[in-house]
Amino acid sequence: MTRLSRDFYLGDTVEIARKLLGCCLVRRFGDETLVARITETEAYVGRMDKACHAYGYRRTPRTEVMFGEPGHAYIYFTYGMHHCLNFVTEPEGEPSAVLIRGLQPLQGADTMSHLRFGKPVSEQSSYQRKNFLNGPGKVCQALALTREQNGLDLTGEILSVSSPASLGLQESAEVPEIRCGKRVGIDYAEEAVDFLWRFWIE
DNA sequence: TTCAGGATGTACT
DNA sequence: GTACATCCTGAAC
Repeated sequence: MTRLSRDFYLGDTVEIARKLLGCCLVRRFGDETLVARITETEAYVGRMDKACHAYGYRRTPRTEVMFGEPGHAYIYFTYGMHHCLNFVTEPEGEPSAVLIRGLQPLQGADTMSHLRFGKPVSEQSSYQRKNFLNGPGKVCQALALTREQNGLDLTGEILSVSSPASLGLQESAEVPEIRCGKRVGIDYAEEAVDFLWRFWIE
C-alpha cells in the first residue's frame, strides 16, 4: 500500500474526511507497529465553521498547528482527561482539520487493548469489545497519543525503525460505502450544528 | 440495553 | 470563572 502524500491533505477538508475512511493509520510504538483502519471521521473548517477551534481564523497556541503545513497531526486535550487526534488539511493559513473518531484494529490489537484496558483482546468483556475504538478519546488512548505528538508530520517515513516520525497513513485499498450525519458534541456551534460533516463506514 | 451524572484540567473570556 | 470536538460507572428497566 502507498503512503498518503502531502498533496492528499491539501484539498477540501470535507472531501478528505470522506476519503480517509478505509485508510490505514500506522503508529510506531516502541518496537511495535500498530495498524488500524479508519472507520469514522469529522471535518472542521476554521474559515466558516463555528464548531472549529480556529473558527474565524482564531489563532492561539492551541490552534497554531492547524494554521501550518497540511499533513501534520493536531492533537488536543479536552474534558480534563482525553485527547483527540486530527489531521491538518488545506494550504498553510487555512486552519482546518479532520477528526478521527473511530478505528478498526488490524495489527497490534493486543497492544492497543492493553493501552485501553490493561488486558489483551481475548480477555475483553463484551462491553469492552463494543467500546474498544469507537470514539476520539479511545483512539488516542489505544495509540498512546498525547499532546507530545501534536504537530507530528504524517508524511515522514514511518515504516523504518530509525525514523523519528511515528505516525502516518496508507491509502485505502477499496472504496467503502460511506454514510454521513451531524457531528457529535458541538451543540454550541449554532448553524454549524446541522452540517453533515461526520462520515463513517460499517 | 439505556441513561444520567461525575471526573478532571486546560484554554480562553 | 466557564466551557469543553469525551468516557466511564452504576442504577433502572
